[in-house]
Amino acid sequence: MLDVMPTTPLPLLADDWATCCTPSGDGGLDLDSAQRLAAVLKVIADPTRLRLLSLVAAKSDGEACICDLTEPVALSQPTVSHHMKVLVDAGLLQREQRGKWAYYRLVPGALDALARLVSTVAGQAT
Amino acid sequence: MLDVMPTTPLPLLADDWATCCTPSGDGGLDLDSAQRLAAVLKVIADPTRLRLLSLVAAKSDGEACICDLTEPVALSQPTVSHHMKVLVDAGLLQREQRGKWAYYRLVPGALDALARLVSTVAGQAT
DNA sequence: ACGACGTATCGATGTACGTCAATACGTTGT
DNA sequence: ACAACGTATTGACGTACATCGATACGTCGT
Repeated sequence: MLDVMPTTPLPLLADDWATCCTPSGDGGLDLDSAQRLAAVLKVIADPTRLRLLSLVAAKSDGEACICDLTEPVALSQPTVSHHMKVLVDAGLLQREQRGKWAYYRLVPGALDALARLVSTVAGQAT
Repeated sequence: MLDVMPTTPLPLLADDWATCCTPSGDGGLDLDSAQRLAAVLKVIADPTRLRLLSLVAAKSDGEACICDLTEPVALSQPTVSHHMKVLVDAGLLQREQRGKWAYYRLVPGALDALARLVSTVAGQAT
């Protein structure tokens, strides 16, 4: 995509996201903001990961382990594990190891914060 | 990504988006909804397209032609034209030809609708 | 009609990434 | 200690796509 990949590991909801979507001189998003927002959006721009997110959210206690997810999405365990790691790295899921199971749950407010950023892209600039 | 690409040309804000994000039996998004939402998200999951959107929005009269955009994003004219077509096909931009210029403006409410869908992914299911 | 100019399309190229099989890691039992 | 089991990592493969140069298309002057 670009010659330089952002070294920032895209931690959504981190402090520096507050100053994320500031327009540059011409009124558009500056390159850094655009790259970071695009990186997080790319994480959820995948059918499998969207389904994994909603599956975790739909669980009665709000958490799920890998074994709960492989069958609904009909993918191999390594693939599901990979996707979950991507979601965790993006700050959308949190992982908790209990015994030999790894439980995943939504990071509260993360998806809403992302949605808010999306609608801000077209927001009024100075 | 998947063996079958959705044949739907992803027209955001079309009527059938109303029934988009209905959970399937297990509570997660059904495959079709996930694919369609992911396809639209993939459109904005790109730094260049995010900047193009915000550049159009930041214009004083809310519209811009290709020639206004190539210099701010520092990309070739064919590339910018390609991105604008993708955004139009996704239902995020509308194109109007006036003379030899093509003017692009935001489709009102499109980005907000998309943002709403994002926050709905983790919404409570039955 | 013709040249100039803005825009769109085409073909090619390099990179990103979703997926799997195979395997390694860590924890819980016996 | 060892076997079983859930999970994570690695390596490989195929596809999707962002970008460019070259070129075609439309519109406005003269």
